[in-house]
Amino acid sequence: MSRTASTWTEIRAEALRRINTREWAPGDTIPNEAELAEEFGCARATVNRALRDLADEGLLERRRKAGTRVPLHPVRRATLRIPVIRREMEDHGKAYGYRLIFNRAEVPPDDVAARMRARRSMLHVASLHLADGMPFMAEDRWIDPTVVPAARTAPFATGNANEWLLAHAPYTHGEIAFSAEPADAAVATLLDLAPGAALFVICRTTWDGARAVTTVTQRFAPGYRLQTTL
Amino acid sequence: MSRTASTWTEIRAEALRRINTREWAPGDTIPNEAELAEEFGCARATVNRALRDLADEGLLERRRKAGTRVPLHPVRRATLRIPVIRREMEDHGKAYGYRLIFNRAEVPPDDVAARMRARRSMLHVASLHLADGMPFMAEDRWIDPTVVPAARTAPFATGNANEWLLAHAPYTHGEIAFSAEPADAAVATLLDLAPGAALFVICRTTWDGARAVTTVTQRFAPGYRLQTTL
DNA sequence: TAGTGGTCTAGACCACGTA
DNA sequence: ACGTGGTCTAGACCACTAA
Repeated sequence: MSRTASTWTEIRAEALRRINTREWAPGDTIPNEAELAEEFGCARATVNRALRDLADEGLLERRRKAGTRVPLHPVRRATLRIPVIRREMEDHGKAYGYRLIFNRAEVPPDDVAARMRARRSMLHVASLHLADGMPFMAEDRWIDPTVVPAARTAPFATGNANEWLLAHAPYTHGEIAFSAEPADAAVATLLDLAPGAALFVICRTTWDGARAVTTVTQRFAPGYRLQTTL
Repeated sequence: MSRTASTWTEIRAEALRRINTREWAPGDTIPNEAELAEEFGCARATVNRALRDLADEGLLERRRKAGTRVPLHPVRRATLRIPVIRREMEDHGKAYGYRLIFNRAEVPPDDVAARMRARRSMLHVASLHLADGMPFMAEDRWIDPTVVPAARTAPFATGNANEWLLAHAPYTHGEIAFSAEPADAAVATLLDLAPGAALFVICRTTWDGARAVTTVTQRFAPGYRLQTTL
């Protein structure tokens, strides 16, 4: 009859301990909220908060009527902070630099048109991002000017397109993908690498409702790592 | 005096709309919970739930006494589902295959010892994962047998080490990093690629309290993408 | 249809951090 | 010192879904 735990973080910690020690083993259905609330001497809402948090991380599976179970094959989830290049660099004490390569209107190739689900003429902006003066990342971006009219006259020559868009073109949702790819001749020249060098690639498309705002491919020079905790 | 919104998801949607339309502009402090609760005709806890959710995604910044603000430079967060290779493959309708390359005890090199913060002899397990019979990912794993004694006699010859560990060695937390790297001669042979091919690399270390359970480097053949939504 | 989690309420007290 | 978000409560009703 311990009158101990009562905050939701304490209850979460205790539940995590039971999962890790297999007191609640994979496949088990754990006691329901009402029972746990009584055990811990707290309100059901407090138990709910704790268990919901674990479920958000994939450590529990909850279904009405069926109850709460410890999954047999937990699919751990990690939260990734999508880097804002300049800030990431400045946090590492490096000087950020930016250079526009070109900024023109043209009809996108098939793959880009498919990603944005639109085939009209777009703004095509290529740029190079530098760390302490060294080429660091090459960015290839397409912007739909019918969604962001102001982009036609945006000062991409002096400021990075990502930051301009963040400030002028909010989005509702997006997709992001990570992959690896060899440097082609053009990118290798930009990043001052041998052709074929292994690049880390982030490809992102953002939407304002049903319309694509922008799609961007960022190719990072070797050495770049994206990290997080589990 | 709209008596409309009342669920926390509706309130979150409305708040998101105000952020996107800049009715609440970057840098602004938004009304406090009590005021919003009155506006929406709901309890303060309901507003709290909605705003907390947006803050978890990085779309709002909340501080006691200071209130809730729309960040000037939102750092969007994305949740990434860490793939379980076999399941990911089977979801794509491909046959999963596994082959053990070697399984031996040895003292880890410096970089591994540093990652695990331990220098004793470890189990070193290398394996190859196949999709429809084609080499797909090469895995290089180190396991601390003092943390997971049963690993010494685990059947890594027939079953993939990741799944065995998930079932037998729970962890409390971990680190994961994504990068790109060229294939060295050994990995190129394993994956049936030309040396230097651009590989997507996932490097993960998991801990049980203060002790490292395992560290693993997974190198994926070209074509692999890790995706999520924003 | 009945049991379980999901949510909401109205009120309370607390912790933090700004002023 | 005091305003704001963070959390907890006790109770209620609802939504989903397994049996």
